[in-house]
Amino acid sequence: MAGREAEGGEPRPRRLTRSEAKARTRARLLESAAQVVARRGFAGASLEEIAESAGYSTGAVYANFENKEQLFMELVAARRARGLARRVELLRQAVEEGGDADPLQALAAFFVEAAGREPETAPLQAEFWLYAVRNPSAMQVISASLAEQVEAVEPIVGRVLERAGAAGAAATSDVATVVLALFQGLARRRRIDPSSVPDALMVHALRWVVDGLRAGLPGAEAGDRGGGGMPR
Amino acid sequence: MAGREAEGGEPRPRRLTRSEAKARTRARLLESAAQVVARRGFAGASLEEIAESAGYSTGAVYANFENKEQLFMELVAARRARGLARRVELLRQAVEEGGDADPLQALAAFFVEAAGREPETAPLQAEFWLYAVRNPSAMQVISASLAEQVEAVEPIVGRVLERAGAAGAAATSDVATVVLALFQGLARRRRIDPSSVPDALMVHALRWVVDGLRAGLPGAEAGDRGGGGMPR
DNA sequence: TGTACATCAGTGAACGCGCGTTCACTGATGTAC
DNA sequence: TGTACATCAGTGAACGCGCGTTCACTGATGTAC
Repeated sequence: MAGREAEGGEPRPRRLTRSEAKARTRARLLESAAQVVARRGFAGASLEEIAESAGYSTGAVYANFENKEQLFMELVAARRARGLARRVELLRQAVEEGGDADPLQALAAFFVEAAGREPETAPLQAEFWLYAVRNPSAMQVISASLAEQVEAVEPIVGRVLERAGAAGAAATSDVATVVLALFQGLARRRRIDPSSVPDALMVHALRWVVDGLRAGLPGAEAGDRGGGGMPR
Repeated sequence: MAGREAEGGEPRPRRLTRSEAKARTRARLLESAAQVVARRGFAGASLEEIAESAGYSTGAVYANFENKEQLFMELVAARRARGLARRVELLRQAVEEGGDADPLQALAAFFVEAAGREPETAPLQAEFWLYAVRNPSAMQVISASLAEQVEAVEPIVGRVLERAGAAGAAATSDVATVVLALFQGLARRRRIDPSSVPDALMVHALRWVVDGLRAGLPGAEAGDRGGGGMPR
């Protein structure tokens, strides 16, 4: 596996310092661990498979982590905010740049596409959840990770509510929590039986929530459903 | 573990036939497997622990199942409709017998209470989901199980929609799918961080959906939110 | 710049434990007469 | 009802494999002079 980065686009793959090389190894092991754990689960993932698929021998794991359990804890922590900012920015663009298009549809489409693009994320999340349920000491990390997700999505949800004329109907953090729970619940079902959760249903579910929020506003009236969306 | 049923209320624990005894053993092993798998996961659950906590030796597993994997498949199948009818009847009563009380609140309260009463159900469901994602051959069984859940809840959801004046706004099966996904998503979050999903939020989420459905009805007007619910 | 030594990331073989699976055996249940 | 034999659910020890962990070793990187 030598010369791995010779193929890269980098013009001059400057020799790495020891600590840089070690950090790179750590990162590779963690990335590999994410793949293997998604495929086999925490208990089913062997350190040999993780190390080998990252291009190392098992011993490398112990040069970088105390043991299997700590590797997993690091994995959770590493995945915690990994790319969250970038993905949220993509989401913001999808929702915002649609112009007159229905932001709810953009939101739903984004989640569906993200789930398709990173099929290992959902199993990983499920593994993390189970790990937290079984290891209360890990609960705090997982909990923080979920809270971060909600926080990150919150402003976008707030913006969508504004555009739909439902701003102020409820705390955006509550709405974000509900929308995420809804999408994750539907995505799980969809993964097992895609036909039971068509794209349209995900959009409908969102629209029901948003419409319901608007209906709860003090001066709520029928009509004017905002956002220039398509007919139901 | 002899004389296990001597303590029971049964006046005369008539001697069992061989096949009855075997069926009882199977059932006990499956029940024990459910507990152990919920606690340790599929890969982490050892046949010895399963057998022992059911009061048998490991060999008993092989007298009743082909191997570990088939035990798990049977477990999924056994849990499939286990008590579903009974629980749905309880749910129907909770929603229906509240009289003038808010049916949405009854619905939410029921789910919360059920989750508290059977804390191993959620981890089991997560294990089943992961198992299906990793073993496409098992997907059909899990898929059927989920579909049954939706079907079972559907009439109750339909009734709730009627009482809330939102009947006919969408297919009840779609609404049931969404409501279940919503509850499961929120329940998962709650399990990790209870404070992030207070009881009230579960009720609110439901109300938003129902209000939104009503708002989508042809002659939708503001006001008259039906069901005599409490103020928001 | 060059040399000698120290450090240490990663190797890969070895160890031992736990677990799934097998199997000869037991004793209770079932059957034939 | 009673007796002799067959069946078979469950036992529990044994086997062997896979996996987590350890450790002596290697060779590249870093440091002192």
